[in-house]
Amino acid sequence: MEKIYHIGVEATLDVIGGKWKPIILCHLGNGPLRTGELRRRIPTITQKMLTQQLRELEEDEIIVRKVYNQVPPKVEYYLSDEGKTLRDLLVTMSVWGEKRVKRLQAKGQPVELLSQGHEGYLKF
Amino acid sequence: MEKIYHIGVEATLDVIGGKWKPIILCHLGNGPLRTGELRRRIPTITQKMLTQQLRELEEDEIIVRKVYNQVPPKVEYYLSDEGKTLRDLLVTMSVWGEKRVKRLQAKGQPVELLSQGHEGYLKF
DNA sequence: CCCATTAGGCACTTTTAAGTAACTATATGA
DNA sequence: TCATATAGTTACTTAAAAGTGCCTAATGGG
Repeated sequence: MEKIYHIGVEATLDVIGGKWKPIILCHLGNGPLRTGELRRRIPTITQKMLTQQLRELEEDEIIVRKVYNQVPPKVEYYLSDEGKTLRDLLVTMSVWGEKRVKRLQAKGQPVELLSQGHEGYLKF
Repeated sequence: MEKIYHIGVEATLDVIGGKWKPIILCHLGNGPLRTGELRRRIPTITQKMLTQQLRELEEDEIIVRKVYNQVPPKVEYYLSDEGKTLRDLLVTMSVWGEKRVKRLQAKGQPVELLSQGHEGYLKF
């Protein structure tokens, strides 16, 4: 079936939307990672969701899945060329979100951004 | 309950995510609109979803709801100061999405972007 | 008296996204 | 022979998002 978007944002959200994709993409922003390493860095994601989201990102040609022919298996994921162009966008989006969180916190609202304070948690 | 985000993007997506919010925000990008006018410009949205999304955007302080004390009722919606800062971000996101759509179309994949070709449809 | 107009509420159903738990394959080394 | 490590699948359940249909309030005009 043909995909139909009203505006460009929808095409973007179609690719990076959902609970886990931004997180996965951020982790892949610093170079290739093996499946297990990704899982360790995103402790609350389940096996199924990780694989599912990785498959969708691969299908959308945002990441590349490289299989080493070994036992036990070794699989690496890394950003494709198009995926790399997403990095700047994700950074821009993050900056806006961080400002918003600070604004809300300044107003005393109960919001927390784990990537702040918790050193070495995530780049963006 | 406290809201917890891993990274800034999540806070952003929390505000602009979903099927209708980007579209609504784009329409409001050119000045205040009445409820009915919004509905006319987004023909496929339902009463309920329109009201619901507008309420959430208002709750998030992205838009302002101005009620005129008249009968029949008149209500206008427009971007708040924080909402206006979203415009640039949405434009950036749209640019990325448009490039992606063109790339997919060039590869012969069945994707359509209504804001292209259909003149006067939406700014971004 | 009754209808049109405008913005929206409410109960319910359907659809989509996410989560849970148990399972597979296979070379290696003890 | 058997546990280990690694990446992944499958059937099922639960939760969240979106859609449907019908209802309300209030006033001016015919």
